[in-house]
Amino acid sequence: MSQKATIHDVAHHARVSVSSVSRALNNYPHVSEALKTRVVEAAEELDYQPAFLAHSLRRGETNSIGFLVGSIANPVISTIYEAAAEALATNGYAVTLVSSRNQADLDTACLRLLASRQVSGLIVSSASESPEPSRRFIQETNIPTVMLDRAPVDGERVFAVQSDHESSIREAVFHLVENGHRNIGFIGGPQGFYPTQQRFRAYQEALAEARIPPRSELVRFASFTETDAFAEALLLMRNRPLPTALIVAGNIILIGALQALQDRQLTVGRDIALVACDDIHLTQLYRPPVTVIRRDLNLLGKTAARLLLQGIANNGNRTDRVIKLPTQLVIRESSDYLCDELFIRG
Amino acid sequence: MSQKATIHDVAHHARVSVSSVSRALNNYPHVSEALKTRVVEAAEELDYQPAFLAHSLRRGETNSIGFLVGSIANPVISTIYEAAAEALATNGYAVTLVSSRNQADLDTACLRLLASRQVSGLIVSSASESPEPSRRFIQETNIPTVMLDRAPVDGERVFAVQSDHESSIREAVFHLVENGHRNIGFIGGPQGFYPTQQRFRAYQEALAEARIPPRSELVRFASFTETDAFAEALLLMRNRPLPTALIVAGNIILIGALQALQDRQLTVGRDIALVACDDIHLTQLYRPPVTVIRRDLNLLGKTAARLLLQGIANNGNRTDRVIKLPTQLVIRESSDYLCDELFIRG
DNA sequence: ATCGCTTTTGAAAACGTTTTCAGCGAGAGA
DNA sequence: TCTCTCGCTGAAAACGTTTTCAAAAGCGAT
Repeated sequence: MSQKATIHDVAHHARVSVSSVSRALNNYPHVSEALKTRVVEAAEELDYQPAFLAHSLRRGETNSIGFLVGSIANPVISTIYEAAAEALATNGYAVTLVSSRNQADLDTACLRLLASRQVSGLIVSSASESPEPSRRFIQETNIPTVMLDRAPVDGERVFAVQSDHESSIREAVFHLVENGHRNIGFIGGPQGFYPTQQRFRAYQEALAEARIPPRSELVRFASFTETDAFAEALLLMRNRPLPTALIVAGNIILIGALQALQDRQLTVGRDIALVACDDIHLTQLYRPPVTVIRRDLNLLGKTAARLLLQGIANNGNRTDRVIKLPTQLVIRESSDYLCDELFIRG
Repeated sequence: MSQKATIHDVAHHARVSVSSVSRALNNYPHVSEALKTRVVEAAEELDYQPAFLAHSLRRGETNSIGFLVGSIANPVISTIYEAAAEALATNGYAVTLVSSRNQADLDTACLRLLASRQVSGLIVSSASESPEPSRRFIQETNIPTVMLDRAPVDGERVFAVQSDHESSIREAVFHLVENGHRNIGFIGGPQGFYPTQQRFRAYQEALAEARIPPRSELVRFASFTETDAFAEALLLMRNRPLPTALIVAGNIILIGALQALQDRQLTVGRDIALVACDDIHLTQLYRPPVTVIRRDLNLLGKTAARLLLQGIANNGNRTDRVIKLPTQLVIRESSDYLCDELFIRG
């Protein structure tokens, strides 16, 4: 009884053939009620669970999906993951999670691993350059894939769910300008990283519209570690002119930026206005609370899952599809004040 | 070429039998060099990758391990996960992650899912009562398992890696007492939760040693949501006497507690001393920085992985084993001052 | 009773590996 | 020369399912 019961055991116990057992349990047509109940009873009696491996081997489908992240320790990623995984689980999928540890060169290896596990679908939120080389691999294997915050190029057969970073960044810039800021700094993630590109472009365009000349001394890009973000923020603070406002494009970057500001003895909300991306606990609890560009991470995860399930369902006619989710600027004390220089100049 | 090459293709291409291919590629003894090189070349030429499902089915081993968490959005959990997963990955294991969403009743279902996937091992950090009913299931399936921050009972054949919560909580209490606090509050997680039990016991014992009578008005327990923690903290703050110091047993609880303190206009580090558990970004960046009981989450994850791999390796003679990792009280401004009442009474 | 059709069932093939078993050479010892 | 062993290889069984194929059984109409 310790050993698992197989379909043969059930067949023997119910005095029918294995094929009948399979049909009965899988609700195939043309199986008599009598036989069905007999089989079901036998199955229950033996506590029969179909062997996953055999099932998948024959069916050619693992009912599991692969999730690639740069780092699951990033609270934004983990929240998205949680939402997506829940939606996938209720549809009978298990998800195997692999982390590339923010090393772009590990991306393809991770995907290769997942592909070798014959996952039915892929959600990738790797943190590497865009367009990343791993895409060729995805393209070749032809596994239904949804990318998070990435832009599919030309005829790529992938889904994507993005966030509308641009509009809120623009809004943030205008908000700062209205409060009298003209030296608005920007610290982004890696330059090749898609969200960084979007945010930086929006930042530049908004400045141009506000007729504020761009200054390269006010812009820096950091990798995904908070120590690097700290270093870059420090460099930015050493430049002149000092920014009177700072837009920080990412929650890990925010950590480093706050460390740097504290290091330079600059008080957020008085010496410098701060706008961050993604509303995490820290931004709400920090004193003063920091203005953020918020997005619904739960919705993002659920949408990714939905898209992927659709893609798996009609595998025949796969078509690329991109969904862009809204973002929202929520203004808090960190930026909700008038810049000194307004009065100086005024 | 689009279809995957099978072992038959390789065999045909190298003009040998499939069994020889299998032996050659798996480094079996008694296979001639000539044949081996021929096979390896053919395999490379066809870009042959053994089909995972068939391999596992035959071998009876999936080379994947199941990881059960209460919520991966908890930064402590996700950090542990990341460390464990990396160690497992370098040993050729993929890990499928399932979240019980902090619902104890989902635990067993999650484990059942993982078991049905025939995982080779289990790491469980579910957030449910202890001892949880899911343990019977683990016991029955006999899958090598390591539990995080749990105490195996009697003859349970599981590994565990724990943190030494007690000693640091005691240290924290004495630290507060030395600073003149006598009304030391405590907010814990669910009462059935093992780390909560440990921490609360240590809190009580340390108070007793300091000859401070326990007051039930100073103690509250919350679930795993920050809203509940907020509510409980608020209740605590409504009681009299007001605590002059607060020990908060968990990072999610900390969120709610900070919200409550801000709500009650109490300034941390002046009106009330604060000690939290686990050193997350928030505790470092908060003003004033908050005193924490720190533990090496990376080490914890790596240790869990190591233990599990050992357990899988010598499956025959499984013996339970518990490793307790140290913790460390790091004192910061949130608690590093003398209590007013010291002077009042003095 | 026979024919044709439909429903129900079982035997066997298939999925892609690993492993067992047996066979085939060659070299060694008698 | 014959046997025995040993190294190497291939055929086939096995893992536990699902699915195909064919056969049996039921049934209404002739």
